[in-house]
Amino acid sequence: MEENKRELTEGGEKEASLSKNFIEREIDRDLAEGVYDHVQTRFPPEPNGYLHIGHAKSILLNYGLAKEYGGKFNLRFDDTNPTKEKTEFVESIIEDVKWLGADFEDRLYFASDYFQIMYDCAVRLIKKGKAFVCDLTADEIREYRGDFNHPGKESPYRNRSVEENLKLFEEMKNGVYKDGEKVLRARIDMAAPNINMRDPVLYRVAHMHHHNTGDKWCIYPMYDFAHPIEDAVEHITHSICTLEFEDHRPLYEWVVRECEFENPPRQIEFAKMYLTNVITGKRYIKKLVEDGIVDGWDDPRLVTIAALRRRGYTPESIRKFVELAGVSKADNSIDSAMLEYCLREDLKLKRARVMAILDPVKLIIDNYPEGQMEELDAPNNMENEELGSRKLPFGRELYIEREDFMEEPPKKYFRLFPGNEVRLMNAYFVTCTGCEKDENGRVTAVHCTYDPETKSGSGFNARKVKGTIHWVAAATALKAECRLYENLVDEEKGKLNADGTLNLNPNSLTVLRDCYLEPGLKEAKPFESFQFVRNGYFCVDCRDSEPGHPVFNRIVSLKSSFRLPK
RNA sequence: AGGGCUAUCGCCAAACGGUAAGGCAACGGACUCUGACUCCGUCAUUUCAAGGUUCGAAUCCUUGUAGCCCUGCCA
Repeated sequence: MEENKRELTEGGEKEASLSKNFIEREIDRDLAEGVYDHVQTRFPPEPNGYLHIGHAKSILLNYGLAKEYGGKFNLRFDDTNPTKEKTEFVESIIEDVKWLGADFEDRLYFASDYFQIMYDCAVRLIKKGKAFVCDLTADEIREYRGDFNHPGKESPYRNRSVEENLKLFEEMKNGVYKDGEKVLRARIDMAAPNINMRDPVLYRVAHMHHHNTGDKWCIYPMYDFAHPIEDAVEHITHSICTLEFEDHRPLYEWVVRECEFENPPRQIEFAKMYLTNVITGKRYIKKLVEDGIVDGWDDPRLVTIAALRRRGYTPESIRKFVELAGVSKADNSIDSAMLEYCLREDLKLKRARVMAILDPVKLIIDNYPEGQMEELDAPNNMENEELGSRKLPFGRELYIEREDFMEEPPKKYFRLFPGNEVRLMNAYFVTCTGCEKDENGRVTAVHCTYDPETKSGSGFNARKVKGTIHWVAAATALKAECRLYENLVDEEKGKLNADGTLNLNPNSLTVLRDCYLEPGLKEAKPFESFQFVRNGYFCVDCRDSEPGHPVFNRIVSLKSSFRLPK
């Protein structure tokens, strides 16, 4: 029982004992049986798009296993199809993997660097009579393949001599044939119940410039042939991939066996992670970007790694999330609330808690001397003294949240209403005396009086108040823009419309341009984040902020059990 | 002539024949200079279903049911 548990230490503060997942158990067994004497993993993306939260799971799973077993983790671009790949994506992927903290050290590889080895493997297969050049067209190959209910037919080219195959394959390599004219196929079994084994294509002709190898090659290996070789060459032990490749495993094993690799890698499949209320499909995101509904692949409402980073998510919170989500072979859709929980949990003790008014209304303290200002001390984080304290300007006129005053409050409303006393956080008790309204009945200012005896830190405890509200001194407030987000889609309402388009939440973005923040926030730098007391965690937008004029993204709100009764 | 995989609380997920962990969410309550945090409590007599084996079954067997993946010269 004990050896079936592992100790997880999180910054030394928390110790949890978690059960091992099924992959760890497989690895334990392999190690115990001497199948392998080390662990080597890899993350093998095709550079054809941006990484998202789902990829983070794969990255952190592979990296985490290597680390746990004292092994190594590689980043390898699976760039075997030049029609879909771009260097732009290799750069963004490297950045994202590094940001997540999956350290591949100097082990950054490209499948395309192994093209010669793959070619040599193909030649070897031909010599063993295990591969042949086929002249069938793509359509014919499909017809010959049969279907779920019928075995396939053998290609008429299946029994070409080794010599002829060798010659033809070399000609393919030398550019003698046009795209689609010939392919190299494995010679396995056209009657196999697993369609992947029905003489799968190993190489295709594609006269195309490759981002890494340029025009050196005009034939490119298929995934099923290339991937096992890439893994074997890098001495990967456990080749971890997602469930849809389960049917490919026999072919993976066929390739490493027929190519006669020693200590061949093993493929293990796990279920992809899905999240509720988010969009991960490339087609959908692309459309949102093109239609200008989001402002790029890093729009904070998206869950690409770039978007999460811009929004203010930390690598630690994502690591925690992936760890909490677990690994299994069952289809899953994790509640987004768990991701939010991980962010709050990570930032709770690490960030300063400051005051910011998102929807301001003026609060005038009638008995506070006109023109007078004072400085108050405020701790940056009541639960973490190491974060120190700051000085807060305080004066006669402040801004408070509009929702913190009600002329006619419902029951259990603890905030300002005529006659009620509340605490101004880090300052004094104030008692509401009334309000001013415009011709439409909209409150334009709230009036109150303060009690000088009740200053924070004075030790005053002669009476208590039920409510504490936050504020910012009007005279010195920093005006700033804050952006609040909601999910782009809501699964309860249906993610898709009848016509297959996304059923978008019209309120996914709220831009507040008249927010008043503590003046100290003026110099906040891109990616810096804070807790805005009672409002949530906010992060300086890295795109739209300017020096001295930060724009804040709300990463996540704080939880709240407060509901205004109807 | 079909093959592969998966079903344990609203959402994840442990348990590997010895009598259903844990987390998120939710709901009570205490505390509170954040209606936050923290704390305390509640939350699967039952593991897709029905049979069987066993002293004992979520775990083994049988038969069903449901969901996912597979017929690219994509990965």
